[in-house]
Order: sequence, then C-alpha cells, then structure tokens
Amino acid sequence: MRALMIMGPTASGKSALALALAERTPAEIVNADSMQVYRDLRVLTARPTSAEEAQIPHHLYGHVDAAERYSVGRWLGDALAVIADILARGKTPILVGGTGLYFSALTHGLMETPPVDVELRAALEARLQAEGAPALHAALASVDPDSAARLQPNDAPRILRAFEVYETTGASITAFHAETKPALASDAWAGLALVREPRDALYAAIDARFDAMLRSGALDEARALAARQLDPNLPAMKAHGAPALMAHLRGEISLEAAIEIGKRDTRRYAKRQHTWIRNQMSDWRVSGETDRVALIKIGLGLLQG
RNA sequence: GCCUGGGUAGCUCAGUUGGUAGAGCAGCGGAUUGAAAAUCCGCGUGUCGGUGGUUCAAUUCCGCCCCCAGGCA
Repeated sequence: MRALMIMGPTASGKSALALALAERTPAEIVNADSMQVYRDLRVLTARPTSAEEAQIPHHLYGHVDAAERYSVGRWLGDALAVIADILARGKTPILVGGTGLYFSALTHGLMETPPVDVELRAALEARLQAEGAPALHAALASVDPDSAARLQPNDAPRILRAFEVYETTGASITAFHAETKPALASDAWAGLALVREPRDALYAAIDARFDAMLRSGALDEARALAARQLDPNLPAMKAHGAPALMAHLRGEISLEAAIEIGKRDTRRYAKRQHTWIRNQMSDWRVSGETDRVALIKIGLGLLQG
C-alpha cells in the first residue's frame, strides 16, 4: 500500500479526480494546499463541499484558524501523521493540492533546524522594514556568503529565513539544505501531475470559477475575514481574491476591478504551478490528459504500482 | 452620400523631419527547503488596415479601396 499524490494547477479538476479515485478504492483524501487549510476561507479557496466531505473522509481541510501562521513544516508534520493513520487502517492516502513545495517536503524532504526564537524573528522583520531587503542581503553576505550568493537582494522572505537560521544555529542554511532527506521513501508513493497546455481553457475555467465563487458568497467571506482585523501579512490574508475584495469593501476599488485582480492573480499562480511541475517534478507522472475516464484509469494504474 | 478624426503588440496608446517601431497593462520563460495562492529574477511577443505609386529604401509621402467613431445630410 502506498500513497497517491495528485498535483495540478488551480482549477484543473484535481479535487474531483481525487474524489473519483477514492470512490473506486479504499482511500481517504489529504489536503496538500497551503490555503485550503484555513477555516475562514471555504469559498475563496474552492475547498471541497460538506457533501463531498461526507462521501469520503477528508483531512487537513480548514483545520487552521486564519489568525495562525501555518507553514510547510507544520503541514509536513500534520500530513505524515495523517498518512500513517490512514495506512494503519489499511487504506490508501490520496494527497491532493496545488502547493508544489508541500509535496516536495514529502518526497524530497525539508531540512531540520531548531525552532527559531520569536523575538529574533520579530527583530529581523523590524530590521527588514527599517533598512530594506538589499541591506539585509548585504548583512547576510558578511556572515553567510554562500546563501547570500544564491539569493536575490530583493527576495525578503528567503533572506530573512537564511538570516534567522544563521543566527539560531551559527551555520549556513545552504549547509542544512544539503543534508535534507526525503520524508517518504520513493517506493512509498506515486505522483500524478496535471498540466493544462495551451492554457486558454484553464484560464477560462479560472475566470468562470471566480465568478461562481462570488455567486456562492465570496464577498461575504471576505467581509467576515476583514471584520477580524487580522494582520494583513498573515498567509491567509493573501488568498487569491481576498486582498482585492477587501480593498473593494473598504471602498478603495470597484467590484469589477477587484474581480479582475483576483482572476489575474489566480492565472499568474497557475502559470507558476506549470513552471514548478515542468522543472521540479521529474519523478512524477506528468499528464496533459483532460478526459475524466482516462485520468481515473491513469490514477488507478499508479495506485497498483 | 459628404466632412472630420482614427486604424501600429492580446488591450489602451506613443512614435518614426523616409533607414522595418516602444510604453503601460495582459502574456511568456525561470527560480523556489517553515509566509509557497508567498517571494524574487528575466523576456516585446508586430504583414505598423489593404493595394498601387514616388524613392536606393515606405509603417512614415501621394492615389485608390476597406473598416471604426463622431458630425452634416
């Protein structure tokens, strides 16, 4: 028994495929999407419906509050526990999602470092605010030249991370990377990555789905999220469409403009997902198949090994 | 039908005193190890409406035609 993983660009139909496969074999579904974990974002992240969740057990969907800062590390721990549990019950874990990094943590691993002190993190963020990313990058270069050399001077999150790892451990994050081990053995999983090219049809599906989200209460969801007055830098506050819809609710932009921004951000994301699949997933079965029956056949084949 | 303005990148437009053209947005390529739906790097993708003429050379000048907008009938 091994795990099946399904990755694909947003709106490519991967959740429906996972459900179809779970109906044909003893399996449970595990979320591998960084935004569908947030409780507050049911509509905007196109999470499976409660009817679908009633059909087949779903895990790691909406189990995190938007006020929390979830991360790859937390997800990896959660996912490994859920996978072990499903396997122990004699079922197949089917992981579905669009977050390439999450799958990578499972199949290629995530480095192991001690937890970072909250105050150190806050101090570095303050410094980033005050001096800007290039200054922090220059400072990093003086203590960890290897990492600074492969990071762009404006890539704030990565510079910050490299810095905090160095401050905490005294070693280069690049050295930690080199020691990474996969969380799952290569024979413990099979992966199916969906691509949609040319992208015109996918982009049309993205636009249509965003319109459908609005009819399903996306604006109300954005209003409720805005009412919580959370830090706009929290991950959940950056879900596609959320920042623009909240800006509209504040009267800053028209609804039409907000919709266009939400759709555009989603399209750009789909493009990045294609780039990831093309260049980071050589050990996956990559398929441009769109026919439902054919896809189910491919999925079942991968389950058999 | 006549007059005026306009047809240049997917869109909105700029420009070339004649030497095959450039901005914004959209888009495309890439990176990706605890924010990853994040973040960052890179790239103009073009029968300059059509056709004939003048010219060494026309997207640019001239003629004719087509299309769009507004005005007059």
